[in-house]
Amino acid sequence: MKGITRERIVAAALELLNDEGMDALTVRALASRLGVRASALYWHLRNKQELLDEMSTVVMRRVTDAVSAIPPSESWRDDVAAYARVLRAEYLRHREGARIFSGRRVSDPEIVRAKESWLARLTAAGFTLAEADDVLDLITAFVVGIVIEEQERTQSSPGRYSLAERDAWLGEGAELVKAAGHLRDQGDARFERQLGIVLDGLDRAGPRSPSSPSEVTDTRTGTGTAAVDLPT
Amino acid sequence: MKGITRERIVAAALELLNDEGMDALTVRALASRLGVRASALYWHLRNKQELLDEMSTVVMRRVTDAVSAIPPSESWRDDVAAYARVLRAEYLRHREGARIFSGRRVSDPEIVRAKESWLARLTAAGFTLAEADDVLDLITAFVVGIVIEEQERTQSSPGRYSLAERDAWLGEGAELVKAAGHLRDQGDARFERQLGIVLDGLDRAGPRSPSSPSEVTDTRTGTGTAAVDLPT
DNA sequence: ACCTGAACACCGTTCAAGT
DNA sequence: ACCTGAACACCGTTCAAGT
Repeated sequence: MKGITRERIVAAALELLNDEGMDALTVRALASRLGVRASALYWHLRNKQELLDEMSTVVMRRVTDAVSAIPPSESWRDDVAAYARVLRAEYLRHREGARIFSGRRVSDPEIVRAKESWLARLTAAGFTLAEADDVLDLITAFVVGIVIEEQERTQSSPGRYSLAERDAWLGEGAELVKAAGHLRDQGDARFERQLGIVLDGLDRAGPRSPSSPSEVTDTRTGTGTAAVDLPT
Repeated sequence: MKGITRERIVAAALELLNDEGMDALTVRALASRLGVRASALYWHLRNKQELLDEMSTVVMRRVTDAVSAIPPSESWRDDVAAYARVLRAEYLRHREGARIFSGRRVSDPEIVRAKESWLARLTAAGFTLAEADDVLDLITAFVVGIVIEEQERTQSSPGRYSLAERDAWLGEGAELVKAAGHLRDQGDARFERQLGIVLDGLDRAGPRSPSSPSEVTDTRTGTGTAAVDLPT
């Protein structure tokens, strides 16, 4: 009936985070949820930091797995959009997910190695390697930033204020701020629209001949873009 | 000689954060730094959460002040770029600044009201109000995401590994990932390049006639863009 | 191998008491 | 008005001891 294992501990920790929030995620509360004493967890984990690292790793592994399942299309734009949606969805699954799980060093090389096929896709689409790296980095940054903002609005603990309350709180003037607040949409629609803008920017910076791989040589690296060996 | 005030407490807390990191930012350590007992702080602050909120407010107020000092240019692109640089610079001032201080509810309406002049600038440049809101939101998200990543690499506590160590850690294969790691630049240059990409995207989504304000009416809101009254 | 029980140093917070 | 001293419940972590 017991069988406390690392995986079960981490899974329970992610549940506890969602149920009670980060402040309530204590070693003792976690142990109690697992029907065990706090000290028992220290046989499986070195300390609480290792638990948090493992939680991050699990979340990022889920991103990697979901992203690997995306079939390559003929459009890098669609592929990158799919990656962005998966990353957002996984962050959204966890309370404060973007803030907590972004920008953490991953302990599992397999997760970083998953970038390989994406770099291959993008270089095949005509990006230089340096550009392809920028694409992934920039999209990741965008998703992290927008989901942090999103989760502040939708998952913050206390009272969500209405637009009317906010208008009153803003006081006199600031009419554009108030009007913008009323125009503002949320959720998927807002995300898709802003994602489109970022992709437009990448499009412009990207492959010279959009549909077919170019022979252009990157002046910074001297690396041929279409001729790279793909280890896939 | 004493004179413990809210402002001094918050300033000392920001110092302590930079000196020792978030985990070491305890009420007791903060009190000790101020030459006072922990319980003394509770006369000035309701609880630790209020301290953290005040710290966020101070950081965001500095952003607002620095951003207000930016003279409007004839180019919305330059103005927005200047905002992005200021936001990044303020986050970079504080250890884990982007993670800690982004996506927090601001307690001071004056800070939110500072958005007014930016919305005015952007609508005057030909953006609809909804678009202008997107511009600021998207740029903010981008900066938050990229600085979180940046601070993980440059300010994380333990051993920074070299490229060679990372290559070994990655194991066999993943040649593109390794090559990209070696091509990767850091700091201002990387930021400016990626910022340019985002601005390109906003450019494309933006004003129909780039240099002069257009008469275009937003189909979503019916708000005339160039004819908005600017309370400034 | 896996967990308990007890202990340690430390934490945020409260509150009566001092000045 | 502003701070101290003492206390409370709780925290992460260690470790001898149990099975």
